[in-house]
Amino acid sequence: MSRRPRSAFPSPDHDHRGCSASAIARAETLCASRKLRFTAIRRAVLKAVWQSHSPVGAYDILAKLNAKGADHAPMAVYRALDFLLENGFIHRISSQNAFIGCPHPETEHDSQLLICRRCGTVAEIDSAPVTRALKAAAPGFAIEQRTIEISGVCPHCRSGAHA
Amino acid sequence: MSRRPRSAFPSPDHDHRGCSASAIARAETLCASRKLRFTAIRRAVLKAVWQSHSPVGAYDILAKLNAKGADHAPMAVYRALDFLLENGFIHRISSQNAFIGCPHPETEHDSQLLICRRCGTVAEIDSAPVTRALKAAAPGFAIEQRTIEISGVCPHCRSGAHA
DNA sequence: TTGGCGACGTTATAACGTAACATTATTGGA
DNA sequence: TCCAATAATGTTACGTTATAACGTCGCCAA
Ligand SMILES: [Zn+2]
Ligand SMILES: [Zn+2]
Ligand SMILES: [Zn+2]
Ligand SMILES: [Zn+2]
Repeated sequence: MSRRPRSAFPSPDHDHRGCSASAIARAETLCASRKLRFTAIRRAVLKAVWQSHSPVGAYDILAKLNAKGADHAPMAVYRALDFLLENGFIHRISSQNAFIGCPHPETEHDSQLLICRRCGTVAEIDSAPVTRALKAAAPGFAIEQRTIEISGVCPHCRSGAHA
Repeated sequence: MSRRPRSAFPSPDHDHRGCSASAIARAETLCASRKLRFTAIRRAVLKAVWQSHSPVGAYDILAKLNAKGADHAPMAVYRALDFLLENGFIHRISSQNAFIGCPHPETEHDSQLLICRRCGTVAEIDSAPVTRALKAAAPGFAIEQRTIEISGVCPHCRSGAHA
């Protein structure tokens, strides 16, 4: 059994290298078990997405890759993003034309994204009550996909450092 | 007292000219009472958005305007859209880079958009339970804006005409 | 009547995303 | 092993969505 985190928001001063490294390690494992090819560019794009807990744009990723000496075209990045999206390793944030790493790609799940407008941090939650309420609010409508992106101010930004 | 509609989805064969005309008339009235300038291009863009209950893209609007002899640049359309968004006459559908008319701009409200992938019709609902569930699911997070876009198949497309 | 301001025009460009086709890599079977 | 099928990537070109910057026009109020 895993402990439930007090908040879905990572602390601003947590050691993020762990997040990134573990996300990539898990993707590696998952791809192996699912017979998916976790190629170099897919790994590099996933790593770029996980550079922080903030949304990252496709061209930011492209710039990051090419800054390291590569010379990729946008297509290469978009293809890798498509792979990562289809297999649940990342989520798209439509309201920002950007992408964020999924913290638990092992299982299919709904997600509601909480986006802090101050620090940019995104927290992913999966609230069954929200899903139920939506279903109840749309009688007769066969729900297939949900885009739920909530902007506001995260607990860390509310309590501390209101510079 | 107004009757509660059985469904938020307009019937496929309703008389839509009424929707469009009444939306524009209400915008006119509201702008007057709020001392907002409902200029010709703003009216034309609102009318283009209300051409149907499906999302309309900015460049579709531009094309529609220019097809009638005008010669507007994209900026003109985006500025009108900004005005209409800020004043609640339309909503943005982020997941489709498009816009939809708001059926009740008189009052501020939350909205959850139900989008039929078959016929393209969008229904706007405002479910208090959904809003409450979201708030409860994000303790400590100060919600400011919600982007809730649900795709699926609407009641009309489910029941009839599965050609 | 004129100054301030909001709206609009105009030009250019940034930012985001995809089509189409060639080439290379991987894999599994003959 | 070698081949054929398939998956992934490279490459070029283009389509779509959105904004920056600055000039002009017109309204209204001091
Ligand atoms: Zn982290
Ligand atoms: Zn924050
Ligand atoms: Zn209608
Ligand atoms: Zn429908």
